[in-house]
Amino acid sequence: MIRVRFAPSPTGYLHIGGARTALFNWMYAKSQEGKFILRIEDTDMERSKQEYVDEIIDSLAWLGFKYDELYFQSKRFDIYKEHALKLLNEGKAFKDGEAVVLKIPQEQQIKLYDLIRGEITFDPATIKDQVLMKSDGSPTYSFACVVDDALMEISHVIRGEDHISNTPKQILIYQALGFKLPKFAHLPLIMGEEGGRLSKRTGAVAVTEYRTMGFLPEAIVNYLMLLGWSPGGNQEVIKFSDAVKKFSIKKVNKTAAEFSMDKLRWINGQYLNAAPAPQIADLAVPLLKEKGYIQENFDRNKIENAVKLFQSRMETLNDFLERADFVFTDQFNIDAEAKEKYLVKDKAKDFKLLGERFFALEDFNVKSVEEAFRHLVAERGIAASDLVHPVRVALTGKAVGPGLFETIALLGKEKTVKRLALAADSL
RNA sequence: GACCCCAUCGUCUAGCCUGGUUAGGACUCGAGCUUUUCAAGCUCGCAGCACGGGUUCAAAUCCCGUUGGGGUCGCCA
Repeated sequence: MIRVRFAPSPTGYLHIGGARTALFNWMYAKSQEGKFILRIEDTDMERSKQEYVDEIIDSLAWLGFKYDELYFQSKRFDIYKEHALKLLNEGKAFKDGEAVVLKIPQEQQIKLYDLIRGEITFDPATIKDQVLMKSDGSPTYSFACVVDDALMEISHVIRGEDHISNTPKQILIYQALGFKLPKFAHLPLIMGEEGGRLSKRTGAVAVTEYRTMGFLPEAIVNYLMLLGWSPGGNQEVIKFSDAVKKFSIKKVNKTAAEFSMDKLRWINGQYLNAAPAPQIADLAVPLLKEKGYIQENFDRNKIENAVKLFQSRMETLNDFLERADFVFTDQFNIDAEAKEKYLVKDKAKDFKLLGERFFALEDFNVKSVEEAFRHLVAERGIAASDLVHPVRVALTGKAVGPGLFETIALLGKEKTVKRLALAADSL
């Protein structure tokens, strides 16, 4: 039975790197029909916080990773103590004050067989004696980790490359305890956009931040799996279930990958563009409410229509909120440059005439609106584009957006006429 | 500093294991088509095997070294 685990420490939010580690564990478990275990490594009572535990669990759930078992190291101190005592009794560890320390055997080289990197050898002379239990009675990271991985029968330890140097120490603990070694796989790290460490300076790190920025979990998962792994066949946008079928630890790269917000946005845009409008509307509703754009008795149909118009124009849900603001509020943002360029004095008369024509329409739809509009510009002897752009700015505050007639139909007669009148008066 | 890991377009990658490819795809960028704008979509383009030695008829691919990048050296995890 394949059993993998994700073992975060609740001393901070779940970040992108952690999410990727969790993802590869999750994918491996799914591909092998194994179990995915979540172990909260909260042995540091000072720094561990319940809010982080909640946040990590929420983020994992949002990403779609479902754990089969959940453990908290803080509830297992007796177990660690018991094993430390055993090593003490066997003379494999010694006491240093209240602390329990493992003696490092110097007889032979320590060999790590990494599923991704192959064999790695360490000289025991470069490893210091390892504290197993601290003087305050709590276990150290490596000790708790080994005891738990062994007792929880973890078959594959899949974690970040930053743990490679910890592994020989942990192998020694396994051996001292007489436990069977799991298989190890060390994932390449994710670097920030400037090449350095992933940090807030180079972009958002917490998974929750991406959620609030309007990214879809499917897109994040899709992007993250592409960092250090490829499904082959030149596939980039790939269904999770298909990726799982192709997933293999041995095909994971050894090279650290730079995080690219551009590509994440592109993938998110692909998902947003491909999803059915009602589904995106579902995601947008809470955001629109939060913005105060809609109330409880909102017009669901209108939202879906707006989504349809903006779907190909958004890479995140926040793009939608910003670009479609004029649909939901009269206090929409106005592009100063566009205003200056298109809202010029001599358009006032056209705006008034257009408003009158629209007002007179019985059926206010894309087709009737376009007809009325084209009749007017023909009568006035001007090019359609001479009025299209000013009208768009008058109605939406922006020089760019969906087709004008679709936009007008979505806005509705009342708002369109009102905004045209307002714009005419302001000139 | 010591130990460890890594090295294909600016970025993510396929190819490397089992040497023989016009080194393929994607993001970004540029051009065009389409078009009332912006997107989307489609077409085209720019751009890469870090360097030096080997081995071999032949090296992105195998070996060694250099350089560069990264990680770890806590009674943090």
